[in-house]
This record gives sequence, C-alpha cells and structure tokens, in this order.
Amino acid sequence: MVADGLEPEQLRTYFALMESVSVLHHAVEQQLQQEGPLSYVQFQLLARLADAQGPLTMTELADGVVYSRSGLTHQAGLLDKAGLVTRGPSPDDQRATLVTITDTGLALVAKVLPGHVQVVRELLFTPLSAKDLRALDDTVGRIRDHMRARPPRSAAPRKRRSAEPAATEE
Amino acid sequence: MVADGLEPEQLRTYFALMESVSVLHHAVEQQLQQEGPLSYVQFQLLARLADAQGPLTMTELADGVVYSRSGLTHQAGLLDKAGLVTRGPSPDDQRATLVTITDTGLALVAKVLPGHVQVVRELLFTPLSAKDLRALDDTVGRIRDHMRARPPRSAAPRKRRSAEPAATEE
DNA sequence: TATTGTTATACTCTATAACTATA
DNA sequence: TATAGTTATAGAGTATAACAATA
Repeated sequence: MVADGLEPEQLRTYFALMESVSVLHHAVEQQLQQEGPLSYVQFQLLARLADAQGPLTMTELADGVVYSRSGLTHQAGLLDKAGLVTRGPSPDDQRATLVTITDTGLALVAKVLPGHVQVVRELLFTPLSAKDLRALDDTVGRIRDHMRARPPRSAAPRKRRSAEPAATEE
Repeated sequence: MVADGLEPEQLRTYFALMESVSVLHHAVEQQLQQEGPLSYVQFQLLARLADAQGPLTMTELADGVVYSRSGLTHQAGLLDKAGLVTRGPSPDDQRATLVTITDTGLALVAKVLPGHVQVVRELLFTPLSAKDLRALDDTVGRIRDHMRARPPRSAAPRKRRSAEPAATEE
C-alpha cells in the first residue's frame, strides 16, 4: 500500500493500533454486556460520574465520550430509565441538566469493574514490560492531549458539510 | 476509581488509549465518508484486498476486521453493489466465495488514501518524536500479536456461551 | 459432522434537523 | 444572538438464528 506522506512504519503502527483497540473494545463490550448489561459508552458515562463525586452537566459528561448532543440525551435517558442516574435542573444555569449517579449506578460500576479490569489487563497489558507501559502511558497521554487541544469535540451542531461524494446511487 | 487488579497508571493508560483511538476513528470516519463515501470497515476491506493483490475468501477478509459472518456478508454486498468488488465461487473450495477488488475499487482507495493519511498523521503522529514512534510501533505490534494469538476472532458461530447473565429474558 | 457463506430479522447506536428555553 | 438540552426521525452497523451447500 502506497501511503504518500506517511512512512511505512507509521502506517503499520496505525493499523496495528486500530486493530488492537478494535479487538479490545469488542472484548470489553462483551464483558460489560454480560455482567451489566452496559455498553462501553454507558460504562464510561457512569465511570465519569462516579469519578466526579458529584453531578455533571450534559455538556461536561459528553466531552470525549460522545460526538452529538442527541446521542448523549439518548444514553442518559437509558441510564435514567435503568435507575442508574438521575437528572435535574441546575441551580446555576437554568438551561443545564445536572446528571447524578445513583447508589444503584455506583453499585453496578463496582460490580462490573473487576471483570472489566481483568479483560483489559489480560488483553492489553499482559504482553507489556514495565518499561513498555511507562512509554505507552506517556505517549498515549501526549496523543490524547494533542487531540483534546484541537476541535470542539463535545458537540457542535453548527455549520459544516460540503463536498459531494462520488457515489452514483444511494 | 478503584480498579482492583490494575495499577492506576494502567487504568489511565487504558482510558487515554480508548479515548484517543475513539477520536481518531471518528475523524477518520468523517474523512472517508466525505471523500468516499466509505466507512472505516469498508476502507479496511478494500485496503486488504488491494494489498493482497488477488482475491481473498470471505473468511480471510473477515479476520481482524469484522466479528460476525453476516456482518461481512452485508458489507461485501454493499461494496459489490457499489462496483468496488466482485464476488465469485472459488475453484478450490466450492463453499468459499472469492472477493476481488475492481479497478474502480482500487481507484477509490487511491483517491481516499491521501486525505486519510493526512488525518492520521496530523492527529496521531504529529505529537510524537521519532523515538516515540519506534517504541509505539514495537509495543502496539506486540499487543496486536498477543491479541491475534488468542481467540478465533474471524467468526465462530459455533458453541460457546455458558455463564448465565443477569438478564431475565432472552 | 464441520465449515463456508447467505438471508431474515431485530436491535442498538448515531446523527441531523427542528424546536424550546434560558443566558 | 448564542448556548443547553430534548425530540423525532432516519440511516447505518452489527449480531443471532435458521438455513443451504460443500468438505
């Protein structure tokens, strides 16, 4: 494959990265589904809320997890319906919705976490030395920060779109 | 977050990895959609076929890209309908379907690749030094090989399943 | 009997656009 | 006018199960 502008090594790294994370993601989804049931997105949202030790607004919750507002509304609705979170108005900003994790939600995270961690350790960390891990942590952290520094990310429904595809049908 | 069995550093690395690849995946999907239109899965399939310089069976094509046979059949059907691949019986094994990329398919890969590579370089490789890249390539390659060495991965609808979920229905 | 692949179907996720309400 | 969030809706992706055919 001729990847103009990218070294062969980079291309190989890229594909290996994508495949690895795909497999990991798939394994993790299965584990969460069986022991939750929870999707990875839902798990992330709950984990964030658990970590925050207090309510978060929808916008805060969205950042880095979801790419459209409506998607988050949908997921939050499911979590709410399942009794894992509650939603209410914010005292500070009447437009905002504050999401709070319930005890049931906390319990579910606690229930699911051991199995989750086990899958991650087995799949991702088993083949790594302590040195590998340090380097990976540093590198991936840098990559994430770089990506975070760029576009809005959380949800910007404004403008966009142009360029017509080559498709002849639809 | 108390992640029993996983060091805090590992947990942080894991989340950073998942978030980074999620952003990268999302960016890449957008680029492929606009310039293709193509999904990432479809791009992978075409890239594999282009790389193989010859037909591949459905099973070979599935490996590492898709996790169910029907999913691949669906995607191959779309690519076929779009004129990007052709499918036919295998002379060796009458059960197998051989998938071949067409000139149109090759052209589309060529058309899409520069923009694709640009997104990857900008998002993934810009913040990395040459040393980082070498380490990342090595580490990720090892991770992928480790994952490949494990379960069947391509598509094994046979047996499996046990352990009853908490679900009350089915 | 095991494997390759397809079909039918159901479900989940995501995103766009339109809309409401508050800042 | 811009921002926070919801709703409705449509589209794509994925997986399970049942099936047909070949090894």
